[in-house]
Amino acid sequence: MDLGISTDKMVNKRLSINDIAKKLEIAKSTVSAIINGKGDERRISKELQLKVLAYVEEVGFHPHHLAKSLATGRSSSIGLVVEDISDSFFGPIALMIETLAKSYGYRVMYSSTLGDTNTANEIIEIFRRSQLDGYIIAPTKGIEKVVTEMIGEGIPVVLFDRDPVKGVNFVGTNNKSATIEACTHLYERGFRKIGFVTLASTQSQMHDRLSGYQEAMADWGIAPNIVYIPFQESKKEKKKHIERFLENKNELDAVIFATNYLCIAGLEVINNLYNRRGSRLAIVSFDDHEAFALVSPTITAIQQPLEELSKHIIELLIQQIKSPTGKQSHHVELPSVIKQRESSQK
Amino acid sequence: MDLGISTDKMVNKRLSINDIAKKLEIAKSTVSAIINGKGDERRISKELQLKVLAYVEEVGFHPHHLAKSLATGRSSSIGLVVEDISDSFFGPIALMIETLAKSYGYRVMYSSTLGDTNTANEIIEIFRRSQLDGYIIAPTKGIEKVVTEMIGEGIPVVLFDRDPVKGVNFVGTNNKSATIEACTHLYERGFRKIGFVTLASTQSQMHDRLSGYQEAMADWGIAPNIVYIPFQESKKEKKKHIERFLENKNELDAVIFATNYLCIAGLEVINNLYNRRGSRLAIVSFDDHEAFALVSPTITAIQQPLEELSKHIIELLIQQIKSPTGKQSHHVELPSVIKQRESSQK
DNA sequence: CTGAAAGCGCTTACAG
DNA sequence: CTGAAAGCGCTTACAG
Repeated sequence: MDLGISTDKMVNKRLSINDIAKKLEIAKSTVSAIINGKGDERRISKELQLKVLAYVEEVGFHPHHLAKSLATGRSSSIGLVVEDISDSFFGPIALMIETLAKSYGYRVMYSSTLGDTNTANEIIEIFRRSQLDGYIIAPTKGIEKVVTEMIGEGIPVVLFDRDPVKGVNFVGTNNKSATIEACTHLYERGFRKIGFVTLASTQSQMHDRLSGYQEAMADWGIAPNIVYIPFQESKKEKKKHIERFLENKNELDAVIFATNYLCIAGLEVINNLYNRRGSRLAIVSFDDHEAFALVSPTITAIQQPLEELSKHIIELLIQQIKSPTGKQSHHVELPSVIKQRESSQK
Repeated sequence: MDLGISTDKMVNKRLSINDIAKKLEIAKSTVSAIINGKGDERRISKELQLKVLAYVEEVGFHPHHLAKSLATGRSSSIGLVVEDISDSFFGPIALMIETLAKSYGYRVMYSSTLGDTNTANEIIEIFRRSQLDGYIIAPTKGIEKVVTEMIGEGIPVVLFDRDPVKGVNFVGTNNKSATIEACTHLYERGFRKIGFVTLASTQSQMHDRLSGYQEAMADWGIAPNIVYIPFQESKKEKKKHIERFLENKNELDAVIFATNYLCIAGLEVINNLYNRRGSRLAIVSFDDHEAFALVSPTITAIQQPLEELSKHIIELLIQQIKSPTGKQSHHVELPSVIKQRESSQK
C-alpha cells in the first residue's frame, strides 16, 4: 500500500518497462511482447494490446536501447571507418550510408583513420567493444589481421574502395579499366605524352589505377612517366613534387592524377607552369570534385558512382547481418564514367 | 567437478568478467575493481592486481561496453547532429570533433538533418534512446522544443553555428561583425554598389550576417540590394535566382555571398555575366572553400576558425558531462578572419 | 492467453 | 583486504 508512496515519481526518473507493467498490473514480459509487435504471435488480447500501446504512447515511453541490446545481443548500430570524413569522396558516401542505414533502422558510428595503421586498428578495437552489428571499412594498410579475425568470428564486415583482404565482402569500382579508359580518352584526342601522378601507396585501388595506366602505355609502346607522391607529406610538399615532375618532363602534353586532391594540389602548380610555358597541358583526374567544374579550364574527371557504391555497401552489410551464415565474400565492382570537361580537349 | 566440462569453451563465446573471476577463483566485483583501476582504492593486494591484469591481457579480455553503460548509466558516446556531414563546413568540424572526442575517451554517432525539421527531431529522438552522454547540435528550425526539454532534463547539450534557443551552451562566430568587416573591406577598395546573396532562412547565423550587411549599408547611406534564395531549391534553381538578381542589378560592382555553396552556385553564373559584360564584379564569400583558391579570379572569403570552433565545442560538452550541475549557458563567440584573394581587388 | 524466473555483463553499496 | 547480493532495463524460454 505504501507502494503508492515509494513508487519513485522523482524528477527525472526514466520510465522503464517495469513501471508500465506495474501501473497496468500485468507482467513486464507481456508489455515487452506487445511493444515489440509480438502481441498477436503470443495471442495477447487485442484489448490489452491496445491498452498498453495507448498508455505507452501517453506517457511517452521508449524502451532503453542499451538494455535491449544487452539482452538481444544486437545494437542496431554499425561502424563506419573511413580515411577522412571530410574528404570529397568519403563525405558524400558517409552521408548516403547514414541515410540508408537509418532507413533500415540502424544508427552509425564513424571514425577517420587518416591513413594511419595504428589509428585504424585502435578505432576498430574500440568499435568492437561497442558490440556493433556490422562494420563498413575503407581499409588502410595493416588492418588485414584484425579484419581476418573479425571474419573468423562471423562479424559482418563490408570493405570498400580498396580490398587488401580477399575473401571478404567488397564494393569498389573498376579502377584499372577506368584508368585505361581515361588514357584512351586522351589518346583519341591526340595526346601521346601522358604523365601519371599518383600516391606512393600500395592500396589496391591505387595499384589498379597505376597498372591501368601502365598497361595502356605499354599497349601503345609509350614510355610511362610516373611520379609517386608520399601520402604523409604536406600539401605544400606535394605541390613541390608535382611541380618538379612537370618541369623535368617538359615534353608532357597530358597528365592523369590518380586521385582528386592530388589534382587539386597540382592545379595551382600547373597554372604557374601553364602561364610560363604558354602551352596547354591536358588533365584528367580520378574522382570528381566540386572545384573541377569551376576552374578554368574545367577539369575532366573519372566519376565513381558514389550513390551506387553506398547502396551496394549497405545492402551487402544488412544482408550479412540478417543471415550471418551466408558467405562473406561478395565482390561488387561498379563502373565509373568519364565526365568530360575542357581540360581534355585538344 | 563437471564444472570443467560444462564451462562453455564454445567457439565464439565471448569472455565475461565472470569467466575471469571463476578462472581466477575470486569474486567478479574484485575483477571489476581491478580492471577499472580501483584496485588501490579498494586496497586489493598488488599481487592480485598484477595477476588479474596479466590474465586479462593474456586472454585479451575487454569489458562489454553495453553492459558497462547499462550499469553505470554512461555510454561514453556523444551524438553529433549536423546539417550535412559532406558539407565543406560540417565535414572538417566532424573530423576534428571526432578526433578530440576520441582523445577524451568518447565515440561519436553522427547524423545529418539536411535542414529538415522532421528529420532533425527524429534523429534526436533516436539518439536520446541510445542514452548518449551528450549532444552537439547544429540546430535546424523547429527543434527548440526538444532541445529545451533536454536541457530541462539536465542532458548535456552544446549548440553550434546557430542558436535558436537562448540559455543553452553555444559556440559560434561573430557573424554580424565579420560581415560588416567584409563590407568595409569592399568599401575601402572603392566598391559602393554592394549586393548581398543569402538564403531565405531565419537561422540566427544567416540573420546576423544579413543584419551586418544591412547595418553597414545603412551607415554609408547605401540602399541595400538583397536576394533571398530558397534553401530547398535545386542548385540549378538557385543559379537562376542569382543570375536574375545580378542581371536586374546591373549597376552592382560587388557582391557578398552569405554562405559558400551559394557562392559556388553563383560562380558559374557570374562567369557568364562577366564574359558578357566585360566588367569585373568583386566577390566575397562567407565561409572558405577549397575551390576558392583555384578559380580565376581567386575568391576572397570570410574564414571561420573551424579548429577553434571544434575545440570549444568539445570542451564545453565534456565539461558539462563531467559536472552536470554546472550552468548550461556558456556563449562562446569566436572571430572570423577575412582571407583576401583576387576577387576583391579593384 | 498471461506471468514468473533467469539471464545479458557489468557496477555499486554493503558486509565482514 | 575481499566477496555476495542486488540492480541497470530489457528479452526469452518455459510453465500453466
